[in-house]
Amino acid sequence: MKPLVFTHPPLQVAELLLREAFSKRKLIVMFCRCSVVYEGRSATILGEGDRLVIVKPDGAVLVHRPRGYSPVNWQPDSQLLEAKLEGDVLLVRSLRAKPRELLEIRVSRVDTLIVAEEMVDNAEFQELIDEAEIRDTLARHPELIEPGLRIVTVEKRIEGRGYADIYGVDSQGRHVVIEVKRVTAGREAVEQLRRYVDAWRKENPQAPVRGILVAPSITEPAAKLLEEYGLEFRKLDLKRIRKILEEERKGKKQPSLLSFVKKGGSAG
Amino acid sequence: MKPLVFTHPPLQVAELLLREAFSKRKLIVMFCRCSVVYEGRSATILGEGDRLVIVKPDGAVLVHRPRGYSPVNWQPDSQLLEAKLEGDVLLVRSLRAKPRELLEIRVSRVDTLIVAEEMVDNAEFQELIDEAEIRDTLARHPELIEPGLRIVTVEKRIEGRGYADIYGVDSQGRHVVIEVKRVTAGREAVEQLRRYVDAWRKENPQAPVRGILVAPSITEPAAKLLEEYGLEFRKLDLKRIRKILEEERKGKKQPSLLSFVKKGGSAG
DNA sequence: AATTTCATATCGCCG
DNA sequence: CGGCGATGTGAAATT
Repeated sequence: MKPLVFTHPPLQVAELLLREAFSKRKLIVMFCRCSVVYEGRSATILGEGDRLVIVKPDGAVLVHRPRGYSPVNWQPDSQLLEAKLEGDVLLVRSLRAKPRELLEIRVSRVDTLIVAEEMVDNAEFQELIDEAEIRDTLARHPELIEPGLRIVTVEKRIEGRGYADIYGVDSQGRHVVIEVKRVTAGREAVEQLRRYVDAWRKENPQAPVRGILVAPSITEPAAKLLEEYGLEFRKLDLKRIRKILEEERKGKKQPSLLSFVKKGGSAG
Repeated sequence: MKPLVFTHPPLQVAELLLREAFSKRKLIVMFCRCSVVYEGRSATILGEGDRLVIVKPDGAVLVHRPRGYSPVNWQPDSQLLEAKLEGDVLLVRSLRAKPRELLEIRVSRVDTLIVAEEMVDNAEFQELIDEAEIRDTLARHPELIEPGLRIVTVEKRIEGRGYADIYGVDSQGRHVVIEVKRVTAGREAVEQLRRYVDAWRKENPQAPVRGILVAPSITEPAAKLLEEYGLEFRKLDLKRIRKILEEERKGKKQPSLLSFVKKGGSAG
């Protein structure tokens, strides 16, 4: 990768560089003074200031202020990218089709313009533990939820209501709908579970059904709501899940995290 | 703003530059080849590739791949920033205290390192329309929801159940609970409204109450659910809201969007 | 500090 | 493409 760096280019030069870079789909980083207008799902205006502007090969645009994680303005991707000199301002316009969103950056001064030539990045990104993995591990080890639980379906689609994480039958033959949360469960998780249990009841009016919310913890208001709805909470032991996953992975002889990183592993 | 640019600095030089920049709280942009490990709320690994790394004065860290809006790894802010040469790898470590999260970037090659000196950005960011604004506009113009509707409360707190956006009385004296959504309403919005209506019924068992969901559109399954619950949908005309807001603002002689931008307006 | 809610959420999956 | 749910969601407001 050899980024080309231009220091204090006149706006006319920047205009040409941006146009070239847009058409060749290069990644651009620009330190500049600018104001921004956004019009689309919302509408915002931002007065002049020093900003870090990033344009990616796929048309993603980010305008960053000096602080914070979030860009102040952005475009997740865009179909049209323009650079046009208008008097003493370089207008950078990004248009997204669906939803229709327009981002206009008015650049009054470019401090540094960097055009990255060929970024090579084919590495695999691995999420070592996410909700799907927790859910599948619980399904493989239902005794972690309660003894005698038999799993019937994982990620069960409930007509017109969404998806229940796990669906099974308990030791007494009662049906069980299970909602799994990776983090502290709030009121919304309770509502979600209730929705699934309600839907199940509607389709099976006679049969008894239990609803279990499985999470590392639950907020106090959510616990109250859960009780009100006659649903149950089971604490999720994340460490236990991680341990099981680790052992299962070891069994598969997959490289450990450390060896992977030290070798600078990549794939794709 | 005068960003300092270093091209292909040896890792030893980059180490010193980063340390200096971290301690002086400068904004840093680095094109480099690196791998990343994150450990905290989750755990992730990312193999080697060309990346764009940003470190902001407040300790925010962003690792961007060549595509997409979202950074592949990040730190919203961090309390500790380190750069340490370890053999042929420059280890950049970012630690966040609460929640405890560690981000480690292993840099094997620095292509370009930019240290921004003094970014001046005091401009005001204006959100011209958000949900609160829509809700308040509807409350000022209840006829947009239905004729004869009288507003009693805006943003009414419903004990242990969150907030109903608007609460009022219709032309026939029936109580009305209104939930406003800025975007397409899904099942969740329906459940939210139902929760508010249920809570209201519980406190007023006799009195009849209606529930109205106001949104630009509604998903088909959500519409079914709404009907099932005996609730109502009213289409929200966002353009109309914007127009009203614009006129009201004009009345207050606030500068228009265009004039604001042309003048390069700023504040703060 | 804990909890809730909003966001131009973004993103990926599945029908 | 629409609907749905997870996200290391982030960030603000409120209790």
